[in-house]
Amino acid sequence: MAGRPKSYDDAQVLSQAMRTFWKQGYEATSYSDLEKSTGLGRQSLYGAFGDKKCLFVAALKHYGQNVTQLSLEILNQDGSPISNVGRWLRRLVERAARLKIGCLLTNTAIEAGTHDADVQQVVQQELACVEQALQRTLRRAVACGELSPQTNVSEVATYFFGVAQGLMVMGRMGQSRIRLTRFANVALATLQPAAN
Amino acid sequence: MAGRPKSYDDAQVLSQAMRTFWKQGYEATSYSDLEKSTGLGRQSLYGAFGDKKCLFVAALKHYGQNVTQLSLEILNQDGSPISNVGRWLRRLVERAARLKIGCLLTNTAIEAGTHDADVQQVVQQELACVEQALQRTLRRAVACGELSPQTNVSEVATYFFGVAQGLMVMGRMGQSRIRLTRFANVALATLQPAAN
DNA sequence: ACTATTATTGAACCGTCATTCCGTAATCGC
DNA sequence: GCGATTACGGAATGACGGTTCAATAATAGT
Repeated sequence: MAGRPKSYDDAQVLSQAMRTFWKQGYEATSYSDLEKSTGLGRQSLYGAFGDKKCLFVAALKHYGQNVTQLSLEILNQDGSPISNVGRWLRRLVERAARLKIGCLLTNTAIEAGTHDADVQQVVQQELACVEQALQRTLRRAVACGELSPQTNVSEVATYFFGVAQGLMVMGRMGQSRIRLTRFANVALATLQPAAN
Repeated sequence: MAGRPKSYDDAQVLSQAMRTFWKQGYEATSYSDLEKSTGLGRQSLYGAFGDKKCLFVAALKHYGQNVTQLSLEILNQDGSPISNVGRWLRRLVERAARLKIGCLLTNTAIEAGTHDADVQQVVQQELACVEQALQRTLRRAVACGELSPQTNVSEVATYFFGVAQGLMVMGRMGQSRIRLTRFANVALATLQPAAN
């Protein structure tokens, strides 16, 4: 038997909470902030998501399934694998330059540091998905001759993983789209020599 | 006329405060933490450095003049400029892998975000010094023929700036020395083609 | 209509935060 | 030694943090 129905949409609330954590960070976000951004009272927040940390990891996973998912889709597209990587990086640049708040996973990795193991594990897991997709894409590139057969795929995937992290930091610093674009261009040039 | 003498060394206290902020972040560091790590009472901390934010920017500048300074020295060494860049990056890898707490400037850039303009400006300024040193080193490399004359120096400097940020993020994530080394190696390979 | 169940609201709770007040201790010039 | 000055230690202070309690509102089943 069901009681009083919820007056909100879980996904929308989670999306707003995510955005607030994203902009302000975990520690700097209070329940008053969350009340304002979601429009819910805190008892509703507690009832639906548990305490602050639970709500945060829910927001983290929401981020993974909405924002990070787009990266995977781009990387997994059919067609030229290295142009997929290019589109992926350029999209990252575009978003980073526009939003100026970096990536929630990157920000969390830094804020949680070595302290909060639970949170850190969620972050690692989400980011690992991206790197694995990157690996598959690079492997396809080798298979279809876009990259040299001697390419160390996992090494290059790790490389682009790091490049993406650097991009997000620069984005959060509020650096110009031009600088981000330059960074991405030089990074992408790493893949070109083998294509000649 | 002088009163009671200080019972501590300013630089040492600042060094300990810096390390605490570095490990825990600004928001997550309380005065109780600072008392423990520095050994001073909070009245002494207030008397010597002002409020929390002032103490923090003092710690930031201390970081710049001690930790970041080492980067500049390596980059400015005589001899082969590109091997300077190599040594610089490998040292970053070594420290990042050993300490596992990233870079105070990077961490602060992410935590302060677009919120705290004062702090953000200090960070930008400290980091800009490194990028400028990088530019000078690369220019020397072009001058002595280690890099192609067509090299876009400022672009490549921005690139290594971003790479360093990515390295620091990965270090704070606690990723293995091997992964950091791989990242740095691929990044450094960008400079090699012109050397052949 | 009545009860059981769930959502919502607002206020209370207790701890901790940054900051400051006050009394004491240690050094100076004299 | 004495007063002026500065450093120190501990306890207050007021605000705000996350969390929970008590009361009310809204539905479903019977």
